[in-house]
Amino acid sequence: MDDVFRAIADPTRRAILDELVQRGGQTLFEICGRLVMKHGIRSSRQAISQHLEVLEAAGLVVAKKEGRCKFHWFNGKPLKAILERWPTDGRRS
Amino acid sequence: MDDVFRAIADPTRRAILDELVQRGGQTLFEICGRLVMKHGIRSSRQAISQHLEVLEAAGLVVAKKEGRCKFHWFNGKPLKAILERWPTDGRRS
DNA sequence: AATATAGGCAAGCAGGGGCTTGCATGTCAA
DNA sequence: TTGACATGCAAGCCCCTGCTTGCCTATATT
Repeated sequence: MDDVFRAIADPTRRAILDELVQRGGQTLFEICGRLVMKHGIRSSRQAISQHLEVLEAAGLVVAKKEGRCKFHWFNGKPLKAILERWPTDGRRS
Repeated sequence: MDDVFRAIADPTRRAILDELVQRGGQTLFEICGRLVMKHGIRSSRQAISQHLEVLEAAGLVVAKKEGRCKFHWFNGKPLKAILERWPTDGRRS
């Protein structure tokens, strides 16, 4: 639970989630490429790999390995608990 | 927007939000007391004050000063954008 | 077999964030 | 007015985190 909040605290990781929402099943190099193209993020492959580890640990990304490739998908379930924790309307309690 | 994610990344700040949702209009010392009582958080007054600054900057807390006292309320509006950014059902795109 | 591709592991660095400490400001009460 | 109370401001410390660098493993390709 704490991992989820920490995971989405980083702007690069949020961009990764955006990418995976738009197109699931991407590999590490594909993600790196799209982050450069569409978000101007020029971090190294290892940096993105570490971000994916964090996202996987939080359950926000699920991965499947096939041969030498690893494909990643977005998973929004862990976000549900966050949405239900605090009221999002304008009330001030 | 980035401030909102950063604000809710800290567990102490999330506890403060929980407290203010449960009871609005609390002062700094009241919040400190309740954090100790109900969450076991023994941070100093200044630490909590700095947390409140972050929450205010993110728009998650609104404050009103009256005399020497400052009262705080929770405001959930900034959270709406987060909820709408990513899908929260089980789909994997 | 040799090379290239996709990814993993680990150490090290630098910056930021949370916390503390100490002092200053402003307001209310006696 | 004097003192107590509620808060603000600023400097410093320490740890965590994001990033890089370098090397290693494993799977395809030719």
